[in-house]
Amino acid sequence: MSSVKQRREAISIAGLALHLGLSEGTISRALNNYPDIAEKTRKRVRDAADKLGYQPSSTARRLARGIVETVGFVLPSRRDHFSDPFLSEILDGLAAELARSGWDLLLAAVPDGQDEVEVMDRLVRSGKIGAFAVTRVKRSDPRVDYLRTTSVPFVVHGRTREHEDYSWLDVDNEKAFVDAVNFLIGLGHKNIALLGGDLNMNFAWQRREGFLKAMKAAGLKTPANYIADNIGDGVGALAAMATMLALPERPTAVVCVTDAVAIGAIHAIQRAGLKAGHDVSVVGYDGLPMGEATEPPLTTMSQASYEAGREVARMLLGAVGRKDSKSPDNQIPQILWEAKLTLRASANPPVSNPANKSHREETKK
Amino acid sequence: MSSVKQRREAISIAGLALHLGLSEGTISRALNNYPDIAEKTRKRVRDAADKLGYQPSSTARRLARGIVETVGFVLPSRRDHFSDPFLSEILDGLAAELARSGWDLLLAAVPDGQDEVEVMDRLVRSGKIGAFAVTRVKRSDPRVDYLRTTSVPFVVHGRTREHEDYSWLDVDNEKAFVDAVNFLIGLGHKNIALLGGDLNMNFAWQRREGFLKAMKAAGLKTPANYIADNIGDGVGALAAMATMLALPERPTAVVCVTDAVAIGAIHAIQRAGLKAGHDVSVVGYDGLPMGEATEPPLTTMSQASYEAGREVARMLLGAVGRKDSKSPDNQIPQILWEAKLTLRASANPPVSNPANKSHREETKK
DNA sequence: CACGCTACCGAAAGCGCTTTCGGATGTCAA
DNA sequence: TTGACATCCGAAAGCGCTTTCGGTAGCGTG
Repeated sequence: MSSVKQRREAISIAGLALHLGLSEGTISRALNNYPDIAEKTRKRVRDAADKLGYQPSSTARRLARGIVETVGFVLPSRRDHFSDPFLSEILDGLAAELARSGWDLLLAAVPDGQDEVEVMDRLVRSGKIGAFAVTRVKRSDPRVDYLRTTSVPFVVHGRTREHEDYSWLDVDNEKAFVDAVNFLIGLGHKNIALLGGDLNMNFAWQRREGFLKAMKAAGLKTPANYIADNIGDGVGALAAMATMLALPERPTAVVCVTDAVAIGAIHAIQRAGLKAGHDVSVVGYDGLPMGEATEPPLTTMSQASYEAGREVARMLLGAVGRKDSKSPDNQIPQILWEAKLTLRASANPPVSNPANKSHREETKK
Repeated sequence: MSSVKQRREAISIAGLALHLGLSEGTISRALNNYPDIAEKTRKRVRDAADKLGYQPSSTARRLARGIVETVGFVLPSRRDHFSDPFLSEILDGLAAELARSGWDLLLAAVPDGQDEVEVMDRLVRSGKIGAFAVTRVKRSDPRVDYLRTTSVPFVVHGRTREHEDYSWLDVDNEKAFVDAVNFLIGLGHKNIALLGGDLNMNFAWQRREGFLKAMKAAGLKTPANYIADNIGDGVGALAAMATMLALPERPTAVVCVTDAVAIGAIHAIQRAGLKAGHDVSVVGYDGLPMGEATEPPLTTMSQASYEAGREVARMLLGAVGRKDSKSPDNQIPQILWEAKLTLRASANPPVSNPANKSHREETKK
């Protein structure tokens, strides 16, 4: 399978030229499909090239052409880094799709004492990258602000609060949570709580908005203690959920900003001696594989990260193409995907809870 | 904070030279700390350089120097890709440490129809990378075999079956599982089962070996149906664990190849109407944050992925240094770290299980 | 047969750096 | 004052490609 040709020293274009009795220029044009090369010659060159395992030096090529087929990706700084389970999937998708066009993916971390923008700026100024992909954006994100001032093409996975003037691919988080809440309402729930995330992150904000919107549309009240924000992971969820369960009138359902949080919620419910999916329904968001292995299996909203990575790559490639072709084809592709509800067993119609019921009736009086 | 200087066109060394009335060569030598530049001049050059925001073109520099400060990392192909929760941590560590020396991290995916080795070979032949980092290796791994034939420095995170002749950083998986089993034995367990992983992966093999070794050393028998291999994730764990629980004499403890598997096991136990940490103790491996949020919290062996990434980067940098300095300093750094037991609540002394006990006694007769 | 075309290829000038080599100063001892 | 030596910098040749430009050979047309 792995047809790894020719070990030895990498052969250069000069070697090939010598070998074929042609000039370097001709070789180059032949390999790059210039029209002024005889078909016969082109074939001869091509054959020799891959017999000798010739692989042009991308460094030299870049220098000559003045373009770098590399997109930069700055890893979210480790500080506010509650690990993103999808990061590697997105990167995978990105890299895979970029590779199809001969592009590379350059990963950069943010050293202590520096910020993302500095890192990005150095990358573009040193000419290491020709485009940027950004993910996990905040509602107001300095990286995006920086990129706006630049001429470097970029695509954002997610979007900031203001997002008219750049290209992004996002999932309709708001709608996803509207759907999730409506689903629970359809099941008969009225006391629905939210375990929300870091409101600086736009996806968390959007999901919260969706939650509020759907509750309001259904004419349902949401007491303040039915909403917990800034839950970063399962551990945070544990505490927040425990608090809600201790409420005189506890929620019969809870929607969670992520699956990790949802899993924490399930365990909190269990610790309280209740049954998730029975006493309290739980809906997550992410579609983590592990959601299948919880007890009960987690009903959740899923999104396709790998595919998102690929799509972002395609948009990126399109953007640099548009930029090259000088055509001020003022297209700013913006794509909104929908998350889809994955039904499993953690969300069911509410059971009549004597405690709650009586309590509700009391409060109604 | 973000002192992003000068937007405009990136200034080149020629511009700087003009600006300062010096030759390009002098600028270059000044900035690269050649000893034959007057200290005064050097300062003048440096000041001007960062006032004008000069950033040398890394492409040109690479071409001139003939070296590429970039390590390649090919993402494990998506086929056998039960998502590695630590991948992004390792990448983060790698990138962070590399950045300290001005090195880059190039991520490559394996397109359909190609294999890892082809991708790697193209990367080295096109001169895009100067070293490789490899992770998640199989017992016998074509990537390592390929790299051995190359002159490209590389470091492996993990190790293959034969690992004398190259540089690696691994965790002592065998010892970790010996420790885990001994811990359980110390608690009083005798009926200990294993939920193992894909035996092609060396870490899974090593962990299994550790399990076997410790059981044997303690004079404990391990019936064949106490060992399940090829468990990839929580879902697989669910089924395997369920089977074991249905055994006439079910295990009182189970050690799991990963935390994901362990979490699956916990849920399987729960579905069977038993209590994890009581009826059946569970020990995982990884130290996933989510292990804190399970019910009961997961006792596990943890390893530091981010730090591992950094260490691999350091080893890599050392390797290229050694290679450059021509000194056949036949050092092949190989580092073995230990995983540490994180005690939580999922492993406790066995309870006297009437069913099991009677069963055991019966079999003894 | 001369002309103009087209088809094809070679020459050469970069791309933005690095690095060797040598030459121009300045310094000091004789 | 001269020569020997450092010290410091400029000149120039690459690194391995790309791309423009021009030139030659071959063709068909009048």
